[in-house]
Amino acid sequence: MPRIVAERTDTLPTLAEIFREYGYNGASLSLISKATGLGKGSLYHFFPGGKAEMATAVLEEIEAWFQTNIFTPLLDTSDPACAITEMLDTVMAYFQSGQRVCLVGSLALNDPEDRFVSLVSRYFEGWINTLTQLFENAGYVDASDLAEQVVVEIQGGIVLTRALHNPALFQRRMEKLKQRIIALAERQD
Amino acid sequence: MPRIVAERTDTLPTLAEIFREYGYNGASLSLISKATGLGKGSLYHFFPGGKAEMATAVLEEIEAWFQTNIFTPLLDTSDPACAITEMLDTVMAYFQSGQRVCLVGSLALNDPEDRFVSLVSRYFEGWINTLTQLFENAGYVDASDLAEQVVVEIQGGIVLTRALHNPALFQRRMEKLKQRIIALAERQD
DNA sequence: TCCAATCTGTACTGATAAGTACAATCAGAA
DNA sequence: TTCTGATTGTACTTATCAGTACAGATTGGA
Repeated sequence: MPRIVAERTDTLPTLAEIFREYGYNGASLSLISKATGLGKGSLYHFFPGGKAEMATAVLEEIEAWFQTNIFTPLLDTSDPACAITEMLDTVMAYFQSGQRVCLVGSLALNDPEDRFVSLVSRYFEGWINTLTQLFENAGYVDASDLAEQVVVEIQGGIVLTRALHNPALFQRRMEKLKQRIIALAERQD
Repeated sequence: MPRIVAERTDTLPTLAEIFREYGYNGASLSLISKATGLGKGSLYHFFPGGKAEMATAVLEEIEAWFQTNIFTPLLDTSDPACAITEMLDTVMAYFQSGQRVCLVGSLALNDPEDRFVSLVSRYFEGWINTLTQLFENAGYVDASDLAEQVVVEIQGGIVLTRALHNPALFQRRMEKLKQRIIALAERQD
């Protein structure tokens, strides 16, 4: 029997896409098996805990990705306008202008049996805290408030873009958000 | 066999709560049967189309409720600050400060087989269009943009509040939103 | 070459899913 | 009262679910 994947890590992107597309409950093992090309034997070999463990692994990978590609760069730059612009560009690409569901947000709305509470809250806390630090460094008043606002608009933008099938909406929201933050910066000077 | 409900309308609030709590896929018929106190016989008698018809009926009732309690009052008042304040109060009560999931938003993120696209988009279009009209009447610039922004913040607020189990977040967002809109109004004069 | 650990497919279990069939029961009209 | 149509519970079918068991295949090292 030929080997298909070397490590379970290789399956995580596919798993993530399935969970995003069908939701946690809608993602059945047969669907997962079809999408990954792995039989049940392999799936349970890599994830003895079944679907819950798959979702946990996916969430952890997502958090790591955000840590590397979103959070860390935010604090690298000294110019907040530049940092925010860069972040929103990455965010737009990652969520495909809101057409791609945020799995963490989706699990926030519907977490079966509260399995993923801690991972979900850690993700959003991390994001908000990093943004807060950025805004504090830049001398903004109400830094944490603004940080909260940014994440709210991203999540809300995804919901509305999905609802209206209108990626332009997401792009428009992100653009306006950027302008508002930059305008606030100028007022600080 | 005793009669339990007079009309299928009576079951809609319970059905709505189930779908909100467990999501469309997570709401099994046995769960629905338990929550409503109706056996399968009754459920299929009222909703021959099964779960999909239940969800459709719920969505239609939600839309009607918003039409009456949110959209119509928005255009009744001439003062936009007053109208927005009233709306946000109703919204906060309805979504229980973000602790209660927006079923339409939840279906926007995960619509199994795109069953509810038209209902979902109609709901959000109605909301945005009404707000746009309000802002236009009040002489705001970028009325439709502001309308979009309001709905985005409500949906995003729900996601984050659910994620962080922090209803204060939702209340804070709504309060800031209100202030921002009122500030914009004053700038128009 | 051969062996042990890793990987994989198939076949199975028991539970639960949606949906159907139907007889029993009810309420209200005649 | 009696009848009719609306309502309800139970039992059933069929499909799919998650999860287990296990034998066969593969790989890389000894």
